[in-house]
Amino acid sequence: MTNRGKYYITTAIAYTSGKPHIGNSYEIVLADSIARFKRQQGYEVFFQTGTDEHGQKIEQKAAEAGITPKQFVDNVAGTIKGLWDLMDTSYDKFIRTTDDCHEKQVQKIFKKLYEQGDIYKGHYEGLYCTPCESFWTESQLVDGKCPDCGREVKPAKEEAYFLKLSKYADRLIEYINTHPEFIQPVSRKNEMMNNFLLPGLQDLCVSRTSFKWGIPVDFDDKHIVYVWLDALSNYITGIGYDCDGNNSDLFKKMWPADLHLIGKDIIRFHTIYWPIILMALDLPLPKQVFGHPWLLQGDGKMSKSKGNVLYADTLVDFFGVDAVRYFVLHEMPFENDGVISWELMIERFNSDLANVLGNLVSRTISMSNKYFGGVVENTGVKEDVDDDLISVVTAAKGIVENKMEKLRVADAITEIFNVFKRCNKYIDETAPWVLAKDEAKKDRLAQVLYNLCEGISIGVNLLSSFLPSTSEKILAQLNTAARDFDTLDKFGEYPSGNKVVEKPEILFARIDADKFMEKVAAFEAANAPKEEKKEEKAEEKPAEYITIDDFCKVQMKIGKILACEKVEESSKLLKSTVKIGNETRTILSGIAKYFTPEEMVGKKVVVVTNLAPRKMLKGKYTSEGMILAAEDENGTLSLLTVDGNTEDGGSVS
RNA sequence: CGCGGAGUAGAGCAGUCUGGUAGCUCGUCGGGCUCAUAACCCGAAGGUCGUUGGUUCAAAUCCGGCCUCCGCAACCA
Repeated sequence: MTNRGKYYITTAIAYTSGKPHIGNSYEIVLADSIARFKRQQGYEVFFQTGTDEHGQKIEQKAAEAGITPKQFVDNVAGTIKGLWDLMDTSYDKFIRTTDDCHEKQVQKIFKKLYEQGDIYKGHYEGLYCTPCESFWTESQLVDGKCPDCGREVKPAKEEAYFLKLSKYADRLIEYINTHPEFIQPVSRKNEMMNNFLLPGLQDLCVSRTSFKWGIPVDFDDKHIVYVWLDALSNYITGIGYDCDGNNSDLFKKMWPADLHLIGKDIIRFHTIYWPIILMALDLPLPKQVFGHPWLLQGDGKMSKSKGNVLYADTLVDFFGVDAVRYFVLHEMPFENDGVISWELMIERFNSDLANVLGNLVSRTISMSNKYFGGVVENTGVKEDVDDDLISVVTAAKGIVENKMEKLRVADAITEIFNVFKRCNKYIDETAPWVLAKDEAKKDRLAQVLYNLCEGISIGVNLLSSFLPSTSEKILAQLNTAARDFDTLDKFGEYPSGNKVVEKPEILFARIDADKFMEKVAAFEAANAPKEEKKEEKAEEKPAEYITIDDFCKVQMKIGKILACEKVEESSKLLKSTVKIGNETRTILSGIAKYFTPEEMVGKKVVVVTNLAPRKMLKGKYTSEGMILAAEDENGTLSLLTVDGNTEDGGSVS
């Protein structure tokens, strides 16, 4: 195998605030396919992934769960690593930002940049809420007050450290202009240039004092290192960067990274802040940053409470690992967002995996057994029809390499499947069952089957980066081993006289869509409430009983809805005029998605009447109460109403 | 005018940077075949490329206005 040098690829590190859904999981599968493919081509690959574990959000979530932040992130990091392993990803290193050596290096980096003047101490200005210890911007305020507690905020300054971006901006612009391959896809490059670089960069705030869960600044322990300097550094600390100059051999070999694979939402950090940090550290810049689009859930109604958020492990239970990998990679869009849904998965599963690939293997192996007792022989009886098959099969390697070079993973897979489709066509062209009826054509029949086994072998070898275990299984059925990549454009390497397995194993059993969706529905019904209960339990403080007095504080009355209309400025709010005895009130409710204004009018509902009036939508409306409604696990909402003839104004207790 | 993305066949997408006969997969319909997982192969129908102006010999593609949809944000008392 040709040695082509090193290849260092990374994914973004996953934030440990919760379990990643399928949209998050596909980045690692994508990276894995690229890593495996590069290895197969003969690169010495280092593939790093991991978790980003600091920050205020994690501190809060841990507090809610009543555990330490470290315990919290240990749990989630375990879940994430488990998912990555489940997806059969071949990462070489799983870094956590709470790893000792990472934390130490980040502290050193911070100090070094401070000492050389790239980080300076300044002030962060904003509106401060003292009880909440939080800064807010003008636009975050609700009604001019703290959005958390509703109290007054005052303008305040807080000490903070800043990274000088302007100093390196020109160099970065120059670099981006002279390295057109640096930001991929190209459309993102223009976005960065026009929106951030050319208008001029503001210095980046790189420390916080408002929370504690982070890496302390070692020479000023009031401060902790804020997320980007911490998280981005993983790409160098993970392979043994040492700020004092004692870099590991791995670092010397692997840096600069060949590819940072990230979501399109964090391109700015990877193409502006990260390169500038590297320049300040006097390190070379990564060769390429690819901001992939997102995989969205097809049915826009996805929500946690409905239990229809798709997770990788759920999908694996239903389809198997390789099918999920196939789907995610095949739908992997290059520029625009892609869609995932049960229906689309079933479609791909049946038409590509079961029909085209699985069935091809199955029919080829059965025929070999039926006509030759499983022995496949290269008899050399060629015919013209073979030429096109051979040329399609042998050209595939080059085409796939070309697509992969451009990170067109979905297209590469399509090319591989074209090989299998060509094989299916070849069976029709040669009609082995006709040849089998003529004893004189036995050698030709053998050759046809040989050509098929060879075509499948080559296709499956190319497929191994994307569907590793399927590839392995098919090779086992053909009783042959994975082949040197460099030979995949040569036809005829499959060993003549080889004996394939007697009975082909069904690799992908066709799915009956209707029955399958029934199972899915059952699964969702069974899971939605369970998960919800768990969450609620976790959030409930132990033994939080209220007294009857507490209960009596809540005043509820029956109200009759006289009029109701949509609130123009909001997609969720309905504005109702409610008659409660001899007063009428205006109440806004976030139920526009569930009820039309017409449905509301005339209903007798339960209203909380002593809730403090609340200004909404920047003070334009005031809501004077709350209409009670019940929601079940399907997300269906119904209003609480009365059973008898109680007149409006009647009180509820 | 809060930010961003998108409108191409029934569905999911490519093509847009760099203008030149509108393409792929699935589905549908018709035919062929029987080795195979009711699978495979061939053929057909189906699109004024959201709308409207402009540039051009020529626009899905470049430029302007408008409409619609989707994320995020706001907001759900």
